[in-house]
Amino acid sequence: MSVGYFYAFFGEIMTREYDSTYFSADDCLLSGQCFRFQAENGGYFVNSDDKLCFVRTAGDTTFLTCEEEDLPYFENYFDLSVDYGEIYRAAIGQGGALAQAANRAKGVRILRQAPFETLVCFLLSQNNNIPRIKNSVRLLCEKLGRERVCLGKRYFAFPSAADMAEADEDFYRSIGAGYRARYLLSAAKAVHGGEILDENTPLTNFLGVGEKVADCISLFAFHRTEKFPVDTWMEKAYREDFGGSAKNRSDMVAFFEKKFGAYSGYFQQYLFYYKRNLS
DNA sequence: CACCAGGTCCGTT
DNA sequence: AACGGACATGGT
Repeated sequence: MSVGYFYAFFGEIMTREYDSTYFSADDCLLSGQCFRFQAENGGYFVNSDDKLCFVRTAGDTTFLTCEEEDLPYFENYFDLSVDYGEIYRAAIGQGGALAQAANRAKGVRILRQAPFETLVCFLLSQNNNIPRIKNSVRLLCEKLGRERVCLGKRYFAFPSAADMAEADEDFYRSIGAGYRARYLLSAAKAVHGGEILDENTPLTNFLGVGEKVADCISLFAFHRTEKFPVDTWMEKAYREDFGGSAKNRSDMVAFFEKKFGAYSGYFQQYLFYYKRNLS
């Protein structure tokens, strides 16, 4: 068998290099927007939908490794066609806590994640913490997702709505979803039954999706960067760093989105990552 | 034992 | 329209 035939059959693995200034593996993955990654060998194996890549930052370079045919998918996933230098400078121009956050978190990018996967993950996220969310998502994929191999590594794809619609609430409780089990099954059945899930979908029609989860799906799946999801950490930032006095989250959202406009989503991620991980 | 975690639902004012 | 308790579960 020739070498050429070998690669044609198994697919070619390739690595691309990028300037790490505005693309850091740590900042992108640890900023709480995605839940399917695992630290290993100084970098991260990252799953999205049915795919796998390996991303690692060393010095001024970020290395992205994946199957050649998946490279366009992951360049889109990491939003690599957008200039984050301009976004970073806009944050610096705001001064105060935001400038400080951006300085520490300038490698953050807003990922472009698969819509159904994002819906499910953020249904799980409500009144929950990131390690538990990650664990539930991992179990969900291991038990309902199709087994695959990429980069010589065995993993499980994110399950389809059809796969998820066949499970029952007890199954979702068994992966640690708790009271959210009902929301997961309801969403799976709705999407499996033909409910559209695109940027025009009224997301709060899904059971268990309120304003915050809807904003996260809008931002992380549909790149609606004018959205500013407010969770407990952003409440803290609102009080401690912006001197806000409103008490309900809708008013905080309105405050931030008016202040930051089309930069809202980017700035929110700088602040979230900084408040939760870096301060 | 409380309180918290990338909140939302639902019944009561 | 606004408020507050309930909700699963594991970690501090």
